[in-house]
Amino acid sequence: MAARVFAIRSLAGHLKARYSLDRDDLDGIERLNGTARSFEPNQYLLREGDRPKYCSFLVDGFVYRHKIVADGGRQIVSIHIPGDIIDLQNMLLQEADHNIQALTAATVLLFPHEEVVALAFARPAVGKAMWRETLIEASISREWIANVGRRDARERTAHLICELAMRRESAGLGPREAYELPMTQEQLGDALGLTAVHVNRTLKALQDDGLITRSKRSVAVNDWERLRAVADFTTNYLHLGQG
Amino acid sequence: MAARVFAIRSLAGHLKARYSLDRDDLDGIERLNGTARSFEPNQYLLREGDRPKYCSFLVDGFVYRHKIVADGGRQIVSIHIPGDIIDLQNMLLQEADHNIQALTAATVLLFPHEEVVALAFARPAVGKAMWRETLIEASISREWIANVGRRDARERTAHLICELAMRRESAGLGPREAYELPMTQEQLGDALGLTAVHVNRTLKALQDDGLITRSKRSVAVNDWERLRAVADFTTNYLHLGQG
DNA sequence: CGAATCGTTGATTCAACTCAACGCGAGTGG
DNA sequence: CCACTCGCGTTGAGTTGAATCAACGATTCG
Repeated sequence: MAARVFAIRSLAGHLKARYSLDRDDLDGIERLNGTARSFEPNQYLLREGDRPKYCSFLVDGFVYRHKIVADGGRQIVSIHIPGDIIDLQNMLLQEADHNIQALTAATVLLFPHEEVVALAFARPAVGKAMWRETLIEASISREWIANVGRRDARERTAHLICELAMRRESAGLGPREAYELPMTQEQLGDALGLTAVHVNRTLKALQDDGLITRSKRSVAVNDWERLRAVADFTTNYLHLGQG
Repeated sequence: MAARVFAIRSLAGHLKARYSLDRDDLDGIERLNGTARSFEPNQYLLREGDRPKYCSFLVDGFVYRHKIVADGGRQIVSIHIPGDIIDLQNMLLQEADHNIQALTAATVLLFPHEEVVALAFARPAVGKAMWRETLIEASISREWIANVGRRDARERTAHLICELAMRRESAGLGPREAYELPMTQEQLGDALGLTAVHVNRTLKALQDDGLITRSKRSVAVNDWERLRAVADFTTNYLHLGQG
């Protein structure tokens, strides 16, 4: 029943909001052969070992990428929100090194790799924008390494809540004070390197301390500044400024 | 006294070995205004918050990148060996989100960002090569998230040893069976999300099991296949194939 | 209504941390 | 040349944060 966040209209529209692109740049993007595709919750967009031919622009819904380790454990390595270009990471590589899976029902626009690469080099402003997007994603990965490697469960969980809040707000998807977070505690654990049980206790502790309110699949941040402080969260690694 | 691995000659030479570049591509690279610079062990190449103007090609020595968290803890987010282009990650971003520090004495070639970007779009083959290098680094970051998030100390430590062995071998720096690893146990801990004490015990256990031999600042892999299995290590995420 | 999935809670265990001490080799300076 | 320091590695004892195991509620859905 939860209201769906409004769909991001187009790749061109989204890039335009963050980068200075001229008419020809935008035309080039709009001329790409994008095909819409929908995925059910938990459906795979891509599996490790696949050789992807498309990169996808997430229009609606949540998607995440993950790796499986030897004992069957799973680590979520990124979470994507509408407006993210999901698969630039695989564009110049042959074989996917991770899985991409829909968290909720999701709609994406698929663009053929060759076309995207051709455009990137025909229109350098577009190329720089896309390259920059991949670098920001890499920066977020580095922050996740630090998060999982050097912060305890409380800090770590708070950090993820802050990050998603900020990224959503910055993408124009709504205020950071309250948002839909349609992840199970199991999935949160897989993102945070914790067990579902411990996520449960950690969320409860954050709630008892008045920092957040969690109901069903949404989070309300009751005290942003204190949560930020607990999380050791800063926005610098998100590189929100104009590219 | 340990023998220094031979220096990588040039950026052009290094890229040529991995990508098909034509004469003009290579000329373009060689015409870049690279200036050599040396760093002492522990010296900073870049600090979080800096606005870097150069990207650097690591000619000789080891370099690592790290982040500091609230309690002063440090997380190393990547380790670089000769042949790596260290700072492509910051090229299109304004402000560095992490620190870069020399592990050993190191020599780098500095190239101005604008020149590198200009070349990337003037010579798409070069641009693709560089972009791809950044994507591979991002892939390694994802593996590190999984390593720190979902593997125990033994697997984690073994994994790092395998990764560095493989990357060195692939860069033509010597066989994976034995190599210099000039990191203190403190630094290894910061890379693995462990304490120095626990790294010590973990290395000892790996050694007692006959998997590795560690002396001073070098590692010998006594049984690659068993170490690989312990580490849950595969090479797929390194994308070693021809770009 | 029953089944399945997800969240909650308690009891117990264990991997990794902390604290502390000591060893050792490489400089360094008297 | 020896004594000293300093950084790093090693080892032991005790603590703790998170995992594990297990059971039970709550909600959704066919």
